Amino acid sequence: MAHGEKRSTSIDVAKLAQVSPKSVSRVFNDEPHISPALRKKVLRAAKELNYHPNVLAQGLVRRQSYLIGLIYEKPSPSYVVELQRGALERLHGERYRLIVLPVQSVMDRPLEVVSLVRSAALDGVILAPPASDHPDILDGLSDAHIPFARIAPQSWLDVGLSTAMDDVAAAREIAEHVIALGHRTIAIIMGDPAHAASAQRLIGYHQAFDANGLPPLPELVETGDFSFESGYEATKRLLSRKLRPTAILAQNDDMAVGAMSAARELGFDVPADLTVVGFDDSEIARVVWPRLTTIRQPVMEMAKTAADMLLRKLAGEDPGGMVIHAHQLVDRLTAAPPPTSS
Amino acid sequence: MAHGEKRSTSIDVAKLAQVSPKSVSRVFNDEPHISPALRKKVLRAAKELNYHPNVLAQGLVRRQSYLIGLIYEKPSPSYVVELQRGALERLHGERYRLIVLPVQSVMDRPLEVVSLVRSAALDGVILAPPASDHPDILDGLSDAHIPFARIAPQSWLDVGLSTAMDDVAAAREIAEHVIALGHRTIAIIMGDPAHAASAQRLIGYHQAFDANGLPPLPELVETGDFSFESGYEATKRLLSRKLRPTAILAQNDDMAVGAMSAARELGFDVPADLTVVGFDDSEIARVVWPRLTTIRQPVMEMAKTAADMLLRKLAGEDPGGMVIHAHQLVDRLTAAPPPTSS
DNA sequence: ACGAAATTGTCCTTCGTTGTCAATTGTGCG
DNA sequence: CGCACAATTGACAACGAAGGACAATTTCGT
Repeated sequence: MAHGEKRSTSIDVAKLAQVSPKSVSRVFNDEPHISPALRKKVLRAAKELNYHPNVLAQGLVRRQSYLIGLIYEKPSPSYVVELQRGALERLHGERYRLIVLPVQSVMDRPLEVVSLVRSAALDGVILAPPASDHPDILDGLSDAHIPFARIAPQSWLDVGLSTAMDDVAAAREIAEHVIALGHRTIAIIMGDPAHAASAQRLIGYHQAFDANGLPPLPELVETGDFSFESGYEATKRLLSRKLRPTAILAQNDDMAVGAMSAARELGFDVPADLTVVGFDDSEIARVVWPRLTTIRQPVMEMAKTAADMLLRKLAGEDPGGMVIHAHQLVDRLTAAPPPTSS
Repeated sequence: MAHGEKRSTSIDVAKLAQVSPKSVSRVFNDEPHISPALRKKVLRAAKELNYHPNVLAQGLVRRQSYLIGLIYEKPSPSYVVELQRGALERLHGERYRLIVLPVQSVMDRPLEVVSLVRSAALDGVILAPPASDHPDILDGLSDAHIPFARIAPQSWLDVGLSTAMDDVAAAREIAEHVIALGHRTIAIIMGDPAHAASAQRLIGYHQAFDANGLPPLPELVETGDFSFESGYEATKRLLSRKLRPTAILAQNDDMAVGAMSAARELGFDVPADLTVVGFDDSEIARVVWPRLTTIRQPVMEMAKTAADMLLRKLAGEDPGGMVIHAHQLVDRLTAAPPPTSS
């Protein structure tokens, strides 16, 4: 293994092994009808030269890049991590590699996203919200014949592959849980309006309110953007209202944790004085103290399934259209009965 | 914009624009001596056909893939996020794309990493710890003439490009801070021993102990692996010792937060009963309550600089060998004087 | 209008690998 | 022993774009 070796090609290997280049190709692609002798010769030569097939050349002739893109727009860090974990887990051991493509603003320039994907020659794309719900992007990718798997889409459910969960039901469940504890004055911190899931979850909350004869309280609905800071700010505002909530439903965990920080800073104990629940069950929910009561959204599984469907599709199989993953209420330590006030 | 358009080539564009293929190439590569008229014709035809140069073909002839790899091994989620953010920030607007390559175990099979990089045809690699300190990997990449930038390396500092911080000084500083508050019985939670930084930080802590006439307390040193859980477990053990520490120095934030959870669960208030400080100042440090006192390790900046050096190197410039980034003590809410005991 | 410079076109290679099809070798069996 | 047929290998042209070397054609300054 000399220092400074040059990159070697299949032709070099062929020459050294005294066989045709085509044979090298055949060996490396595990084609049938290869004599063990040939295989051994080629492999030995390849090892000697430290040969690796050139993916670019392979890609050119096969019209494949073996690259999968993951598109997301400034989501909460914990969410991206889960997404990547899921996708990578499925991709592990495969030839495909994951390219991360955070995009500035999906809503403003959707076609840029399509252009990005095309110019990167991706074989397939995993779309996280809100890109997974943008019609122009879906159309653009369809037109370009680029397979895509959508994470948690809310509309156009028949387009492309998708993995989803029932946001409405999940939101209803956690709201029911809070109501069952005795809360009546319940505030809501919405996520980024650009994400269709935000509206869905609100619907779920309201269903629970309805079912229990609680009127919606528009003045206790604040809008955030799924970030810690937005949850923090929203909570500061909420807790200074004359009508003070005894519970806060945050549409994701980061905002819920922001709510906890704000509450603490204002001298409220969680959960004794204020119940806070989140949504997602991302890493952060298990890590804060007290541990956050939330809805487990199987982001990792969804990403994994998305990658799986994409791979199957790329392999020519029919992965079906949509897989629904189950959510689950995770009751930890931040939900308690309201303080027995005045 | 018809549905189901086929992929178009430079030849198609040339035909439509009534120019030579060579002109198309010239326009797309911004070569000099091109009349605005030609440029416009070509661009219009390209747009009409929705043409994107085939990166694979370009890469093949130019011997470049425009792909940069980011290699890391199961680090704390917050760390990866910062890494990616930094690298992506620098890469934004460039032709280069980021491929994420989490690897199982760098220590066990370093050559696999090299092989991985070679077979993916990466133009350059960013190595996070502990891969950034593994001689076999450095050698392998050097042999293959693949440029690499190392994040926070501790040894072989003259090899390749690197961005670093002074771990020893930083650790010393935060230990000094804790000691200055009056603590004398100070526990340490080490990070993953596979990371060279762990040993460095320990040295820093001990320097501070020395300088203040405190003996090292080997029985109060626990070893974790940079994960929340390991910090949690280590703290459970530490707080049940007969010699109970009044402060815990954790070698990263995740473990520090784990320590806070454990302490809380055992009925200790942070910081009233127990001081906990971390290292890194990752997202989580700002998000927990009380906000964590820690050392700001400029991970994002380091990653950004690493990407920058790599790009400069790939552009043929000489980016120098190493850039040191400044750290900073971030005193928030988890460090306080020890309880006035007995 | 004349030489120089700017612009565009032609043509042929190269990049490294695979697909196609033809050529060769080997095998079972009547 | 020889044939039909399968297994094995080789030859050669793609794949899509870029680069070099020139030739052909403007365009411009004076």
